[in-house]
Amino acid sequence: MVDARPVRPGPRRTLSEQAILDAALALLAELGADRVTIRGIATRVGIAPNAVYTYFPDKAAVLDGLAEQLLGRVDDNLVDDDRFTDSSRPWRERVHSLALELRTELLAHQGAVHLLLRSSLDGPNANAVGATLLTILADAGLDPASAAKGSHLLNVHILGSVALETADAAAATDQFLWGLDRLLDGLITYVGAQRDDRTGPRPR
Amino acid sequence: MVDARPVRPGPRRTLSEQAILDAALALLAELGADRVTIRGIATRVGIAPNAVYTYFPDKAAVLDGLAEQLLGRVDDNLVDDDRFTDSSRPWRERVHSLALELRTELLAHQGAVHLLLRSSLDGPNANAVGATLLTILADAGLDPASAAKGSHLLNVHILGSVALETADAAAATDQFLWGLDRLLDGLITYVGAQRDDRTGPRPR
DNA sequence: ACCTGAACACCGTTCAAGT
DNA sequence: ACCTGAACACCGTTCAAGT
Repeated sequence: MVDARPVRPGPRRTLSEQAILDAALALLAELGADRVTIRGIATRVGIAPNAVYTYFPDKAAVLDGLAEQLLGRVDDNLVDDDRFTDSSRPWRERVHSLALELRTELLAHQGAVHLLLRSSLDGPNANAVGATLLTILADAGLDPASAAKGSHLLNVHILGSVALETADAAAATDQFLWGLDRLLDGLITYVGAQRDDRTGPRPR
Repeated sequence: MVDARPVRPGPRRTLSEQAILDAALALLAELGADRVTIRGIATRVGIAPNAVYTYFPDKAAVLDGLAEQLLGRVDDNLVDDDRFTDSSRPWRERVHSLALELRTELLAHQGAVHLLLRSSLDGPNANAVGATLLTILADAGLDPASAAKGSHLLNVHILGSVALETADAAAATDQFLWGLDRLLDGLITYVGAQRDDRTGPRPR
C-alpha cells in the first residue's frame, strides 16, 4: 500500500480520497454535519484547503462520499450479524432490526440524516444495504418490482422519521415503530391483493 | 397600512416581521433555499444586514418563519377548495389531494423540503394543515390518538419522498402515490385490528 | 426600539505558481 | 498530478454609535 520511492520533491502522494473521507467522518462525529468543512478537512489531513479539490470536484462530492461512508458502516454491521441475514427469522423482525440499525447510526451523528436526504443513495454501500432489504422483502413474499418500491418506501420512512424527530426531539421511537408497522401492513395487504388478482378482478 | 406621521429621524418603523418573511419567500422562489440569506433579505427590504436581527434572533428563526409561510400558502389552498373539506368525498381521495397539494408546493421551490424537515412544524399554519388531515383521518375511522400518529406518519412520507425525489430526480410521482397507498392500507388495517380487539384477542 | 458602519471570524472556490 | 500562497466573493453575527 505504501509507495517504495523515498521522500521526493513535488507531489506528496501521501493522501487518498479515503483519507479525505476519514477526516470528514471524524469531523461529523465530533462536531456535526454543518461543521464538516473543506477547510476543516484540509487542516485535519495537513494540506492547504484548495488541495482537497485534487481529490473531489467540489464540496457536494465530498458530502456524497461521506454519506456513502456512513452507509458503509451500516452495511458492515449488517453482514456480520445474523439478525439481518438469518432467513429463518420472521421477515418483519428483520426489517425492524435493519430499520433500527440505520436509524441508530443516523441519530448518532448530528445532521447526518440531512446528508443522506441530499445524496442520491446510489453508491456501492447504499446498494449493499438496499440488497439486504430486497432480500428480506422477497422473503416476505414481494415480487422484485414491489420489493424495489417497498425498499424505497422504507428509505423514505426511515430518513424522514429521523429528520423530523431530530427537529422536534420528542420521544419518537414509539412513533417510528408504529409508523413502520402501519407501512409494513400496507405492503403485505398489497401482496394479498396481487395474489387475488391472479384469480379475481381488480387488475393493475 | 401606512403610518400617518411624516419622515422623522430615528427608528424607521416601516418594516415588520412579515416584510422580512415576504422577502425571504421571494428569494426562495427566485433563487432557491440555499440563496435565502440574511444579507439578501436585508438588501431586498432596504436595510443593513444586521438590522434584521431586530426582528428575528438568528437565521434559524427566519427559516422557521419561512417554513411556516410556505405552509400558510398550502393552508390557504385547503380552506377554499372542497376537494379537501367535502366530507362526502372518499377519505382516501381527500388524503391524496392534500398530499399532492403539499408535495406540489414543496417541489415548486428548490430546497423547500429541507426547510420543513429542519423546522419543528408546530406553528399555527402547520397546525392548520394538520387539523385538516386529522379531520380526514377521523372520517376514515381512526380514533384521535391514531389519527395524530397517522398524521405524523403522512408528514414523514410526504417530506421524505420529496426530499429523496429532488435528490435523484426520477419520475417519482408513481412511486410517491404507490407508497402513499401502501401506507394508507396499513392505517386501515390498524383500524380493523382495533375493532377486533374489542371482541377478540391480540391486544396492544 | 430601530437602524447604520465597521469589523470579526468564518466559508467555498479559483488562479498562478512551484515541484 | 499534487500541492501552496494569495486572493475573490461571499457568509452570519457582534459591537459601538446614532436617532
